[in-house]
Amino acid sequence: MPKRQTTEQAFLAQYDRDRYAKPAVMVDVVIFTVRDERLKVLLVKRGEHPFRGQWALPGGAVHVDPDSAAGFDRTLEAAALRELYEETGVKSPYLEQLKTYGSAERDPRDWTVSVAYFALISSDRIELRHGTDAAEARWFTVQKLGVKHRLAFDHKTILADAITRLRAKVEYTAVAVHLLPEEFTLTELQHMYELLLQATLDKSAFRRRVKEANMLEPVKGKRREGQFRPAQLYRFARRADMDLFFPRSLVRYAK
Amino acid sequence: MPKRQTTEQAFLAQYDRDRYAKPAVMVDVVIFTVRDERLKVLLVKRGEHPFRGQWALPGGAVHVDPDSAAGFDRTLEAAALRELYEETGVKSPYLEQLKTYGSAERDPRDWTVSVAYFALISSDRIELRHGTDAAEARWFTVQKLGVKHRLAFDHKTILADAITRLRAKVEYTAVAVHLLPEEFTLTELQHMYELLLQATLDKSAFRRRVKEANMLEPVKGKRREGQFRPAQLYRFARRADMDLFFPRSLVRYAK
DNA sequence: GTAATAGTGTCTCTTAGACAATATGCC
DNA sequence: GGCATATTGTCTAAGAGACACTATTAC
Repeated sequence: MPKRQTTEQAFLAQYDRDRYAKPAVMVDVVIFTVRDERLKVLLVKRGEHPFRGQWALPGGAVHVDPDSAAGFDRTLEAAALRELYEETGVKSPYLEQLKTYGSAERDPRDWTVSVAYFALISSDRIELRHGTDAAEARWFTVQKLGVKHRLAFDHKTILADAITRLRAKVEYTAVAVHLLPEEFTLTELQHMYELLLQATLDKSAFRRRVKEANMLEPVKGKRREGQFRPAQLYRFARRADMDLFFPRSLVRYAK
Repeated sequence: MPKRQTTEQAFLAQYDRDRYAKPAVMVDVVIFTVRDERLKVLLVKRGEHPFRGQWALPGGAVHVDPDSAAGFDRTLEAAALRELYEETGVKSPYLEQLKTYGSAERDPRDWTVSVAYFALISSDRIELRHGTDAAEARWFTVQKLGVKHRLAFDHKTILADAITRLRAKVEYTAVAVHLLPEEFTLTELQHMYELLLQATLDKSAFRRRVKEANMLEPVKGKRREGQFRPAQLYRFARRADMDLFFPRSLVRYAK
């Protein structure tokens, strides 16, 4: 004997998912790393129309069909992580939602929404998966707000926004640690900041601020050995609000 | 005589927009104002399942069908502006994309993506459109990170994120001006900051910073008259990079 | 010891907060 | 002139940059 349905159950049972036209939903990931003293971004060559043969950000449609053989994404972030893993083999990157781009014109096929993420990974963790998707993937050097290539869709805009966001965050947060290996010296961290900010930083002031920000912990007994005096290794201290770096605010909160 | 098609044109001509299942795409807007010395957010009562009768953020599906009688949204931002105008009658709010929420579970009807925006409007510009959508709309006082009501969907999370973002921006940017009328005195601006930050600010220091930030321009010859000494009226100076307020960075750029 | 880098100490200048002093308009 | 608010000025303390000094290791 069937249970009596509530009005809500009845409503849901007869709901038509395709009553209205829907936009297509993609996830694109701006993947940054630093290699050879340069900020790099990963791009893939498109194998299909539109923009066939042009370079584009790695990404694709969100998989919302639970019965699909291509896999199922429970959340947008899961879709981004899947794309990122497919391209780089990295499973736990620094991943942050950047912005969502949606309009009738950005893709000639359809009204399209693209949820863009940006990721930071240490170059020592990457294994580029050549052949996945049968598409070529390459690291491009970031210059100012982009790369020296035409990009598909509005990916030039997305990339510029990602670079702007990265530079802004570097100025007042500790995100840069995610571009370094697990363990690093303070000098290496400073070099990373100098590279990203295109500026020279004072050693003493830099160390003072990093230590006061309280986001690093020394790895006991571990040092980077070299030709000269060895340096203490540090790692990023994962705590709740560790992202804010140079806390300078309009308000001074009572202790 | 038909022109010969390129491969790309042929590809697009036979492209099937509904080859794959798509998520539903909604736009939700967190609309803030300040009235009676309190930060308020606009919520609407849902007239339909699911969550019928519960309060929710104003929003709805993006209109992607150019032939629909309900209107057509060219971009996501246009959809957000449409929702906001329908509810408040305000045409040029401060509007900023907040974040996009998407998962298989957040709406029982479908795999759903919601692009959330947050808006700031001065309470003197609002005309609440009672009756639009036949739904009740009300302003709720913000307390800590939410309101004293259950909200539909994951709107509690979205609202909390919006409040967090607003508070963070207030600390180092000039966004608070968008909650005031076009013209305002420095004391009024200071009160707005104090209200939002829940802190007392020093008059002299506040004025110095605001002036150094160079984002206000005096409205010549206009003053707020009252029982005592009149105050100079200011307006927000719209320039390119006027949003950054207290520029304190890791780097000191060369002049 | 020397070379070269790691790590620390100190001086000064800037800036923000505290608070006082002055200015203005209405009664 | 008195009141209440607007607006400006000055003192001081904290923090950041500049720069020099000490520490440590390999050779």
